[in-house]
Amino acid sequence: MSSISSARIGQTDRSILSMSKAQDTRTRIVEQAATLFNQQGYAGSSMSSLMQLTGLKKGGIYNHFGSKDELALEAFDFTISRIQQKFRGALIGKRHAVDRLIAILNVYGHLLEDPFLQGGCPILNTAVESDDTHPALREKAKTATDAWRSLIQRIVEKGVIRKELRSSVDAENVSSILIATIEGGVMLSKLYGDTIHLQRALDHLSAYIHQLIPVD
Amino acid sequence: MSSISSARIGQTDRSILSMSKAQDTRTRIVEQAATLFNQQGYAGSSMSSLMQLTGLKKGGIYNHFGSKDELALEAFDFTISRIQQKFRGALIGKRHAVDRLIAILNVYGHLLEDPFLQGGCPILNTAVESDDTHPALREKAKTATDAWRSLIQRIVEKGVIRKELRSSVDAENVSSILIATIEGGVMLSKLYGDTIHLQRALDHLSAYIHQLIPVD
DNA sequence: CCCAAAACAAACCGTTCGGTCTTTTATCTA
DNA sequence: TAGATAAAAGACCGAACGGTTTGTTTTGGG
Repeated sequence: MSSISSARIGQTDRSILSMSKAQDTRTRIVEQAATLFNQQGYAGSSMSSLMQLTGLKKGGIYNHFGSKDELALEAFDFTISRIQQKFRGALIGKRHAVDRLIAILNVYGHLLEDPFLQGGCPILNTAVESDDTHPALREKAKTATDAWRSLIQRIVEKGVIRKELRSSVDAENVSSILIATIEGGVMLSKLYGDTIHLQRALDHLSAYIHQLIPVD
Repeated sequence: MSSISSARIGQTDRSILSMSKAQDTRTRIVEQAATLFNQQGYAGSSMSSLMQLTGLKKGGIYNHFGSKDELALEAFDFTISRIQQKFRGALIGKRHAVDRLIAILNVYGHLLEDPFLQGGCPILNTAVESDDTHPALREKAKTATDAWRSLIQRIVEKGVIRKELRSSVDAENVSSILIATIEGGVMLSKLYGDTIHLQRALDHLSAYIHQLIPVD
């Protein structure tokens, strides 16, 4: 059955992770809801389809969450934390601003392979769906994007100070361009089911980033 | 009331446009449905909310369309034809490949001002929502994007032949980069309610396009 | 001016929605 | 291991869903 829940009868392996059955089920719901919402959208996902996906009944789910909304917000947080984890991992050991920016591109180069992110980039999906319909989700999408922008901007600013990047480089400008191009590339590749478009976008950004290096 | 429907009683101005009352009502529904779907998404839009928007009752709408689906597809076509009209208008009189590519950027520079496109770019919105959920809509989004890509690619190819662009420039590559960056910029600007992000994306593309000019 | 045809309004269909509540079952602790 | 506690199941709710049908009003051509 599930790779997370019990293997033996009456005794689970979750004791190793020091996670109660309740917590275990709760996070399982969040994880599966996250992929569902990311694929079908918030309005397009029903609690019934989530029941089907989790194998739980209504009561089983509502025992852990007060509403669909509450679950959606928590599921989004969960997904974002996963992505931020990937960013942290990709940046380990990279010191030069150019290396760090390229590392961010590489995260998205392999993002669509992650089964958890089958539905595409959750920031893009959530932003596009919620901007005119769901203020709370929109705010979360904004916050997540702010964090991403800040990450890029800090890298650029440090790079400028360390003379790894030209002094004329504007951090905010770079962050807007990187994120816009990446997200647009994701959208195209998802639409066509072909990673070539995202790859072209990333290659273009790689060239752009290298243009930011001082001539010396 | 509506700027399109009757002005005088018992006699409408649609005779000038040689449009029957039926056609008139039908297109009015399509127009209003187009903006609704573009703002709330397909799954997020109910026929009830469309009733409210049009002032018609269920029967009034279903008299013209067989289903919500049928209406959604027609509404998408309508919106796309409007955008393509803008492209044609923007390209009139522009001969040089660079001028023509910049003209395309300018279309999106003022796109969000169009009240019909209040919900953002319909290609982006439809692509993101439908790619995992609605095959028919997805196909339409693909077709629309194909047309856009072809437009850009033809401009680039002609530009290369005329030596207005470097011979090394790859048309497909350029189209992917332009569309991805534009759409990503739209997404960011919609999310933040600030056109600055789209503006940065367009400025970046403008610089990119000028890099394609032969050094001579 | 009349009358068929077209367009509209409204009641209604079965289904699904998000959500509640009670009962049964499993889990954890003393 | 027994009792307390918590989780899951499942019946159920009113409202809203997309869609249909039926009756009434409006319209335009002969």
